[in-house]
Amino acid sequence: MTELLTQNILNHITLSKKELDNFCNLFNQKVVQKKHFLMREGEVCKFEGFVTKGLFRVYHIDSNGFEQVLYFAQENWWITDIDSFTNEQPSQLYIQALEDSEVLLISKKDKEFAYINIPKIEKLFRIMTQKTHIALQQRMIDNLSKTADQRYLDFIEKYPNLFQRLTNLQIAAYLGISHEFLSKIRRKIASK
Amino acid sequence: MTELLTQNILNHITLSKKELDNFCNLFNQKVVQKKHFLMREGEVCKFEGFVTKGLFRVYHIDSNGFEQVLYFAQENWWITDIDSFTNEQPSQLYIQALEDSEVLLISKKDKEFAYINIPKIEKLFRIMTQKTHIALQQRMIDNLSKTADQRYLDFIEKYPNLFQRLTNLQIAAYLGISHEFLSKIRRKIASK
DNA sequence: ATCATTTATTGAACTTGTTCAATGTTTTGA
DNA sequence: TCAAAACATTGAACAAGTTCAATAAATGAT
Repeated sequence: MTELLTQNILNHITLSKKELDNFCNLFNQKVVQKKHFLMREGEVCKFEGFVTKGLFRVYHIDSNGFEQVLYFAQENWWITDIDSFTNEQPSQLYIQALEDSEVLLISKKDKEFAYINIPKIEKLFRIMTQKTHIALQQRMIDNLSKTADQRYLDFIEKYPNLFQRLTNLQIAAYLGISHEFLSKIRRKIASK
Repeated sequence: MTELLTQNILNHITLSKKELDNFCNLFNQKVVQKKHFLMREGEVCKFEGFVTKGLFRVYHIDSNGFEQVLYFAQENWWITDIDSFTNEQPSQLYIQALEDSEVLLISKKDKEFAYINIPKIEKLFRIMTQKTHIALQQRMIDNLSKTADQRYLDFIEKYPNLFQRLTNLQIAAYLGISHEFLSKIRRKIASK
């Protein structure tokens, strides 16, 4: 059950079998049905999660009722609202399963326990946060400099797998455009 | 010279006087004149810096020659290209002083030395990276959901100090709009 | 103080992306 | 398997933001 997780961890740091077991034992599995929520706006995020099956979207609903996707998380991805989790304040985000999914959850208390008792876990999360930050920084630059057409093509190239599993509605919400406009972009690309 | 730095560190973690000294001694001061560069595109980022005086902009130039500002760093802010620094690959970014500035630099080797010899430094950078990630995440949501008008007003409210030190050209490059359009936004706001 | 450079403003024409409403297509669930 | 719901496409009118060119204002260097 924690095979994917251990593999993911060992990709970042080196841990003894014992440390690995101790850390993995802090996680609890949760099954989340398609369309069900792992978290909703207004709740304080009580977990950090590792997806072992399925696909989630982490999104925001703005004052006009439009949805913006912060990121998608499929198998082998970590998932949380880092702001709400870290600062223990109400989240602005929804986390919803887009497929029948399974996730391993660790609580804040257990994560802090791990920081203290397995020092390398500090390094693990330092490296992981760095990686997600680098990816977001790249996305920020792309959003500031590229047209929607180009961002769509980039998305397909960068996440061919997600592209196949997502509806155009979801992709549009990630790209920051209306799904109607995405439809027009698709037509334009197809006609070439 | 390292007063601001020690204060900044102690805001995040607790260190003994000795640990603090040892860590701070790994930094070297660099004076950077207005308009001069701390780093240019294509170079590998060899440092992580802490600004003690002045103001920098970290920006990208896209294929059409337009500049996008990833962030500004004034006194008490950290500055680096985390992607280039971490992965030791050529940067896509420029780092330029917008005022006569001073910065304390630590090399990758010395930072890694600190990770090993002062374990709490691992926590320091984990927390700092989390914070910058949270801020960037918020900016991403805002960029996806808000109009340029609103983003401009938000910027003024969030960074009143930067607002005063920056030209509209720089602010426009941060907001992701042309400076002409920013000018029109300003007129519209002023006329209310 | 003055000239050169950079920054800011403005208008007109244009491009990119949105909105709304209608229609067609696919998926889902009983 | 069939109806309902969700998703995708399209066009027309609109809004947001860009581009270009011209001018004005502020700043900097000497």
